[in-house]
Parts: sequence; structure tokens; C-alpha cells
Amino acid sequence: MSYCDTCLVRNRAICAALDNNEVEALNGIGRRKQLEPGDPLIWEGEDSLLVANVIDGILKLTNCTEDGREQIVGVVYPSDFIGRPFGETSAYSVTALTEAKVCIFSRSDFDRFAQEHPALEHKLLKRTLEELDRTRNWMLLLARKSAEEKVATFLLDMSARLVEPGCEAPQDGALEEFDLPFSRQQIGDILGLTIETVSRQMTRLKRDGMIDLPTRRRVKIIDRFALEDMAG
Amino acid sequence: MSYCDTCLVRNRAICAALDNNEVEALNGIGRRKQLEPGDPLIWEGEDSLLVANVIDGILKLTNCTEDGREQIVGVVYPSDFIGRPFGETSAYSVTALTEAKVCIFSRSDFDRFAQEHPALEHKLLKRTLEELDRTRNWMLLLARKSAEEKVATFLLDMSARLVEPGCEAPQDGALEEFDLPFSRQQIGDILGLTIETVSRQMTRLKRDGMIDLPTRRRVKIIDRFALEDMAG
DNA sequence: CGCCGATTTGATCGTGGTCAACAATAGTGG
DNA sequence: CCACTATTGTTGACCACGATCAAATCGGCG
Repeated sequence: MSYCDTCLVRNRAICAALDNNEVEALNGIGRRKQLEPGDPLIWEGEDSLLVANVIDGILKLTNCTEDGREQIVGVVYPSDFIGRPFGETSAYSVTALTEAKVCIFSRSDFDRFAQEHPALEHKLLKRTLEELDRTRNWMLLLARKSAEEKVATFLLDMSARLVEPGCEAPQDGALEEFDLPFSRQQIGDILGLTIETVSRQMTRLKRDGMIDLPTRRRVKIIDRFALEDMAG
Repeated sequence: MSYCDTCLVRNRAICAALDNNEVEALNGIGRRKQLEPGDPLIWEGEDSLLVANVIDGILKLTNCTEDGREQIVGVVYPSDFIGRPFGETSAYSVTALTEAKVCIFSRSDFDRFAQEHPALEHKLLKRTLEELDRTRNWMLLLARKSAEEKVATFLLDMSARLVEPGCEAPQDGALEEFDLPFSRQQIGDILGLTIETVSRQMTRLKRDGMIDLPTRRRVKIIDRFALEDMAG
């Protein structure tokens, strides 16, 4: 009896490429790990020792300059894959933002297993290509958008991403109200802004009637059309 | 007799994963295409109809906002792979920056061929992972570095990337003097800066004795150590 | 209630954008 | 080879956006 039988992301993670026997074999080389908010999993620049599937929770990928400026270069959600297979070192750090459950593998074990299972590699390739598309799109935001556009884009992105799988979405797969899984500081780290600028733009969007902020973490989209317009 | 026999990047492109018979088969579904500077190959948002290997020349990948702001989200060199396999649409445009020669495949043909050749997919996966690492690193630059740091980083990156394959490098694989394949406008599009700011920072680096600018396109690195320091 | 971290708000400053003029280079044709 | 033009790059003046520094306010928790 393997963990995988009851795994919440069994059919959404890359494991979906495998049949039951293969999943059983993969299960043999993996183990579960529970993370608390702030717990690090992988360090930038260190040897790439492990890879993992996210079962539950949200984690951030970060890059830092020598003098300590941090930039969040990616955020991963349940069923996403983390780590750097087929490479010596990891180009970024991975840290839990919420309580999180991950299914980790030693990189060498995983590399070997993947090479023997083309369907798994195929799934991983598709995911990596999608992630690259998303990342490149985010570059446009970082390099060219104003603070206002960045925050509007971010909120729309969140409303699309925070939809629980299996939960019927009220409107075309996007939520109208949700709790942000990020602090203002983290939002700043994602958008390349300071905490003060994020705060100011949020209150501005509220003042202009596009959103409401019932609590610090909660966001309600009032005028999605205007917000999309603002996002540029 | 296939084109591939005399292909300059036969052993560096993803084709290196294939034996001669397989390359012959791949050759059957591909064809060469010559591009002039400015020629487009793929459009952002359009159906992903083709993928390609770069044989010679340099091409840019770009994203645009609705109101026309452009950001270069990637630059590809000989032996690099372009296009979006296994996806319906392309998230970015591809345009030649120099005269270029590419080996193009219909996406559906390539997808089918790739699925039947795991070694090719493996090579493509490794490349995509490397590209993702590079792209994420660039996000840090776009979001957090000052104009001065951006330009210094860019010049160092160029000095490392413009090394001709097979040519012995004077110093550890990095050139001390080279011609930029980009206009000031394009450098701005890569760094998320305006043309004026790029120009100002270049003259500043020259004034400070870190580089020399013999012609508009040529750069000579005088004090690499200081430049690395500046790059942050 | 009092404490502490997170967030908001305010005042000020500096970097890089914008607009404009000018210089240098490449390209064209007599 | 030299005008003449078009393109590309440089420089200057000014301004706005977002960063920085500082203070006030909110919210959670003992």
C-alpha cells in the first residue's frame, strides 16, 4: 500500500503519466515531507540534491543579489513540480510560504527513474515549457509595467490561480473573492516593488472602486472589467 | 544525401541526441529557411505552427503589451531551439536580428517525431530547464538591478556568449573585445530601459575606465573586475 | 490592556523616463 | 569623392514614479 493511492494530486502531478505499477516504483524512491511557513527546501547555488512534487501548500522560488535584494522568480502550487533535475546546481532557493506537504526524491534517483520512463519525461517537458511561457510573460510585467498595472495584473492572476481544483468556479474559472496567500512584503518581492508601493496601489484600486479589501489578506474584485483594463 | 551532413550545428543542437538514421528521418520533415534582419518567424498569440533549430544568426523572442511596449524575453543563438512544441499557441514572437539560417519543422510533425524519440525529448527537456534557469535569473536583473548594474551585467553576458564555438577563448571562455549584435534600442528592450538610459550608462562606464567603445557596435572590456563588481 | 509585527499613510528624494536638440554614421545618388 | 538624407546614437533639461525614511495605525495574542 503506497502513499500514492491516497495522494491528492495523483492525477494532476507528473505522476499522472505513470500506470499503477510505475507509480508504485516511484513511490519506492520518494518520501513525504511536511513544511512550515518559512521552511527552506532548496538553496540557491547549492548542489541540486532533491526534486519534489507539491502535494499541498504554496512555495516560492527566489533569486538574490549579493547585497541581499530578493526577487521571487516563481510560485508553485499543489501538483507542481519543484527542483532542478539533470543539473548540478539549483539556480534558485525554494521556501514554503504556507504549511506545505511535498513528496521528495533524491535527484539522482529521480533522474534515473525519469530516463527509464519517457512518458514521465514527456509530462515534465510539457510542464517546463508551460512554466517557461509563464515566466517569460512575467518578464514583460517586471520590465515594462507601472506599479498600478503590476498590482492589477497580480490580483487578476491570483483570482485565476487560487481556484481550488474540483470546485466549480463562479465565473469562468476565476474567483471574485479570495484570501491572498502572500504578505505585502511577498507581493512586493513578486512584483519588484516595495511594500509601501504595493500598499498604496491597493488602496488606490479600492478608492477607485475596482476592488474591496474586507481584511488585510482578503480581496474582492468589484469591477473586473476595469481591473483588466488597468492591468494593461 | 541530407542537409544535416554538412550542418554546422549537427553536434550541438538537439539533433545530437539522434543517430544518423534518425537524423535522416528528421531531415525528411524539416527544411532550411534563410532570414534577413527584421524578418519575423513566429507571432505572439498565433497558433504554434512551427518549431526550428537555429543554424546561424541571432533571433529575439519578444512579448508586447497591448499599447505597444515591447520586451525582449529571450535571445537565441546557433544550435538553440525555437518554438513551442506541444502547445496550441506561441506566447511570444520570434524575429531575426541578424541574417539567420534556421531549420524549420511543422509543429505537428515535430511533436510526433519527438514522442517517438525519447532521447530527443530528453535533450529538449534539458535545454528547456537550462533556458528556464537563465530566464529566472534575468528576472532578478529586470526587477531589482539599477540601470548601471543592468548594463554592466549585459556586457559581461555578451562577452561570455559571443565566443565562437571552436574558437579558443583568450580568457576562460570570455571575450575582451567584441561587436554587439544589438542596436541601443534592442539593448534597451532586453534590459527594460530606454535607449537614452542605455547610452548614458555606456558612456559612464567608458568615462570610468571600465570599458572602451571604439565604434558604436564594438565594446572592449578594460577592467573586467570592476565591471563584475558593478554588475552586482 | 499592552506589546509587537504588519500595514498604511505621509514627506521627501533620486533614478530613470520623456521630450528635444544635436552629433555621428551609414546609405544614396550625382 | 562629396553632398544630401535617413538612421542611429549622444547629450541636456526637466519631470514623474516609485524608493526611502519616518510616523501613525491596525490587528493578533499573551
